[in-house]
Formats: sequence, C-alpha cells, structure tokens
Amino acid sequence: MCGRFQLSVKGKHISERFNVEVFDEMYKPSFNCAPGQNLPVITNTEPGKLSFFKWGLVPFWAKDPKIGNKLINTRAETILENPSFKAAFTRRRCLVPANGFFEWKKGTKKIPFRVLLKNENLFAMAGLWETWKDQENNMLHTFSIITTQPNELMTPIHNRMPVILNREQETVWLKSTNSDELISLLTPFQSDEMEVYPISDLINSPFNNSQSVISNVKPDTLKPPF
DNA sequence: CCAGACGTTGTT
DNA sequence: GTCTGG
DNA sequence: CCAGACGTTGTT
DNA sequence: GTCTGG
Repeated sequence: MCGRFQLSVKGKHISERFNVEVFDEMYKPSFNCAPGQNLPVITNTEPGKLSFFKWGLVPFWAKDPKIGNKLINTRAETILENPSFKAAFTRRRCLVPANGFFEWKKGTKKIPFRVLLKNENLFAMAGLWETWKDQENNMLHTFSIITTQPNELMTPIHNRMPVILNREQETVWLKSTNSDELISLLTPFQSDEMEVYPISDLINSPFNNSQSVISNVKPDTLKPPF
C-alpha cells in the first residue's frame, strides 16, 4: 500500500516539474507526509496550481467524515465497482507529487523502507479527490492514493504499491475521459527505474520530520532480497 | 419497495 | 449517489 | 502507515 | 482489540 510518503523538495522544483503555481506560504517540504494531513495535489479541474487536500478520501455522500481515516488508498482492481470511488474516478482525479514513499516489511521485526526513483527525481502517484460538505456547508477537500500489485523490486517488501505515472501518463490521467484508457494507466511502475533501501524507525512517528528519517541504516544492503 | 452499506491493509 | 440484501 | 487512546460522574 | 489522529 502507501501509507506514508516524502515530498521534501523546494516549491520551485514542483513548480518546474509539474508546471504548476506554488504558493510558498502554503507549501512546506516534508520528509514524513502522513494520512490526515493537508498535502499538495494537482487536480484535473485546476491543473495549473497546487491544491492542498486532506489525505483520506471522504465520499461526497458520507454522513461521517471519519470514513476518510480508512480510505487513504484505493485498489485499482476494483475502482470501477466501488460506490466510494466510482464517481471520483470519472470526474475527480489528481496527481500526488512525491520524491519517495515508505513501506514496512512485516517479519519478526517491522522494518521500514524508502522507495524512490533511481534518478531521485520527483514523480506523480495517481490519486482521486472529493469535496464533502458538513451541515453548515463547510467544504472539506480530500484525496486517496491508488494502489496496485507490486513490481519485482517491491515484491520482497510488500504486496501492494502506489500507482506511479510517467510524464505522458500524468497528462492522460488528468485530461482523458475514456475509462478504458484511464484504467490502463493503473499498473506497476518499471522496476529498473526504481530503488529501495532500509531506514530507521524514526519514520514511524509522523511527528518526526527531518532528513534523518530517510537515512540508510544498512548501506551495504541496497538490493533485494536483503 | 425500503434499509443499510459503501474501505484498505495485513494478519489469522 | 448507488448498489445489495431482504 | 504508525502512535496513542480507549470512561463516567461531578466538581473546580 | 479497535478506533482516532497525524
């Protein structure tokens, strides 16, 4: 799955890479982006700017916004069958910019890993967004990250991974209205363009947010199967 | 027809 | 809102 | 995802 | 164990 990620670059880089307007008073780099936080996304309806939405999708018909705590991810395989996601898939898609994401490998001890592109570039995860209104009509904007099967690199660590789009796919994801074409984007990213390394437990607490949370704890064991 | 659910992950 | 179950 | 809380009553 | 908050 994807329950934590990293977006620790300067606003200028996001602006250049995704061709969006970034307001520096809104954007703060983070080594530890966690569910429940307001985080930057690029929406299909306003693709020229960064929007700040809360991670954890609240469907517009929900009675209780707490459901968002559970909907931080959306399974690609069932996205069209799910009442919670169908409408958003059709009309409200977004990109979630990141320069790393984190997964925990289960074992006798739970070990966190950082996953990134080999070239250390920014990338975009595929997401859905929603607008929910409370009784006073106050709006709440939320999003969810789409997950798919793991690629070869991820398989030793976890049974899911976020959908990462390449540059051409990013445009399609925001602009297409063809369901088949959109669905065809939701596949595992190329393993040979990615890398992974183990990090310390510092990542576990969402309150830790410094460079140290992404420090490699075992420099000699960069390659799977560890 | 109405009522009630609507999710992912991992683990057992 | 939309689907499933009764 | 992980961390941390998880309750009621009445009184201050 | 299960839910909420970050």
